[in-house]
Amino acid sequence: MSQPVVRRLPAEGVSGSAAAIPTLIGGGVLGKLADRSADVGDTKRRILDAAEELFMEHGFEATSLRLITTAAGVNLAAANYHFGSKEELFQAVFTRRLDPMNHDRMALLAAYEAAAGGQPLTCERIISAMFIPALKLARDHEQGGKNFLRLLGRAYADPAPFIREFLSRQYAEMVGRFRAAFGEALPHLPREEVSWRLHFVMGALSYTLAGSDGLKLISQIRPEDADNDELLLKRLAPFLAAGLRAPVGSPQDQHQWFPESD
Amino acid sequence: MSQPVVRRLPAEGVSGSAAAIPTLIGGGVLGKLADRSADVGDTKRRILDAAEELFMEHGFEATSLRLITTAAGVNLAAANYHFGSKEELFQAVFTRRLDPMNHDRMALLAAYEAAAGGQPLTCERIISAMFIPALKLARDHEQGGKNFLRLLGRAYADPAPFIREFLSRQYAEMVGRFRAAFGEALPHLPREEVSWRLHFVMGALSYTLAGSDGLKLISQIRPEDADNDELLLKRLAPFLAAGLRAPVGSPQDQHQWFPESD
DNA sequence: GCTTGTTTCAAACAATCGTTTGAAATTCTT
DNA sequence: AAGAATTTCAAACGATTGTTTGAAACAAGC
Repeated sequence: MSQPVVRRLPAEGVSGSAAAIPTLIGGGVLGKLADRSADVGDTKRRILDAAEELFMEHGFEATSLRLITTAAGVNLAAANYHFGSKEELFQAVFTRRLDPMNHDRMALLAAYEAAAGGQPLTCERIISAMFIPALKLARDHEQGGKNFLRLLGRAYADPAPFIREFLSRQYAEMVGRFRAAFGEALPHLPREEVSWRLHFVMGALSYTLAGSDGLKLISQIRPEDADNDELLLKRLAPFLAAGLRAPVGSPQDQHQWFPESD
Repeated sequence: MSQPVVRRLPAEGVSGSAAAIPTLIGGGVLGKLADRSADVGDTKRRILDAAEELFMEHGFEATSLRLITTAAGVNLAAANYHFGSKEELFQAVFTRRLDPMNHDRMALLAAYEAAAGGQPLTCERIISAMFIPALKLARDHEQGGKNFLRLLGRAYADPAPFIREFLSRQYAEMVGRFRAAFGEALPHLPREEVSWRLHFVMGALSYTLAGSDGLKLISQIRPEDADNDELLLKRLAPFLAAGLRAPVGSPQDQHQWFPESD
């Protein structure tokens, strides 16, 4: 009931036809990306690129459409024209990269499982199926892959309901497959414990990717390493693998950790 | 230069002097909570309580001062009168609980170290020094302790610069102490690796405390356990301890995890 | 009593927000 | 080339934002 159907929308969907004949270039002076050709006209991609960077930098609420469209060098109304609303633009920023990444993850996991031929995978292998597609983005210096990883980590903790629901929808299938894989890799662990530890893995991954340089500094992480996502993932993976294989804490061990009641 | 010093401010400064002498609690009749009496008048506390819950629920940018003051049942101008600005109110919400919690953490760590008499502590003990004060807040059902833990976790990932700088300042001392403790507990680990793993620990802790119920659901965590922070910390602690003690990944082991370049 | 200082209140401030509009510009189809 | 469809543009819409103001209400000191 909230959607006034009378809104004008662009004719055709997506991109794809971006290779449509580089016409004139004009004096298109744009900030970062290489303007090899056919850069003018694909307003949608320029909006997505600017939105990705600015949403990462300021968050959803604090990033105005005027800031995005100005940085993209397009008219303000173009955002609403091509994406409908600010929320839909935000989701479009995510689906552009998150859909392929999660697809890669599941494909990689399936390939590992096929190669293992029925045998359960090791934790290291499952984790690498999660991390390698993320690494592909982190290594993607040309595009805004690194920006997107930070944006993704921050979106996890964003309180906006539409963001949480959107991410839950996007992740449901992938998380389900990996939970099953971890369950087979750790048969001695109760299913409940596996669910929790998978949750911890997702948390550490998203937090460390989203973490600000300031927070890394107080841990005395070298500044030249702070934005090296590749180095980060290679250090995080063994840490998480060891945590996944940790012996399950029996109730009588709890007092070793925490005093009972007060 | 941006601060017009002419702004009206309340007569007495809030805390500050109260923390100087912890012994004297004064005639503070407001022991725990409840509006037994003297509920009218303490506008500041009502604003802080409402702000804590609403900032947790909607985030900093999306929470308006009108929403806060309305929920608190006070006048809109009272927020600016007592706290100066929205940012200062946000920081006041944090210092109210974060300062005591981090103080408790360092005191507990010092007590453990004194009891050990020169011997390095175990990872479990250091972690419990981090977690027990957080548990104290999580168990604090009466007050908004649980709300605050979620708010804290989300603030970690907030892009607003003033939030990041503020948290860095608040955490610097505590993180430094714990990094030193972990360094002694794990003498075989390079200092750099210790820094990273401490960063991972902080990340997993903040993320899991801030995580939405929706994200926990896709990990198939039982809904009745989703908001049980106590259960969460007890499951997280062994996971992190095992990760901290993980063997350091030698460079030649890296190919086990990730394919070299491509 | 009056005075002084502190807190509350309703109202307004200027600025910015997401979104819409109708017409001009452009592209595509025929 | 003419017409239809699509995209861009400047301008405005109503709503909401954080903050300020000046006066009223309250408290305490002498």
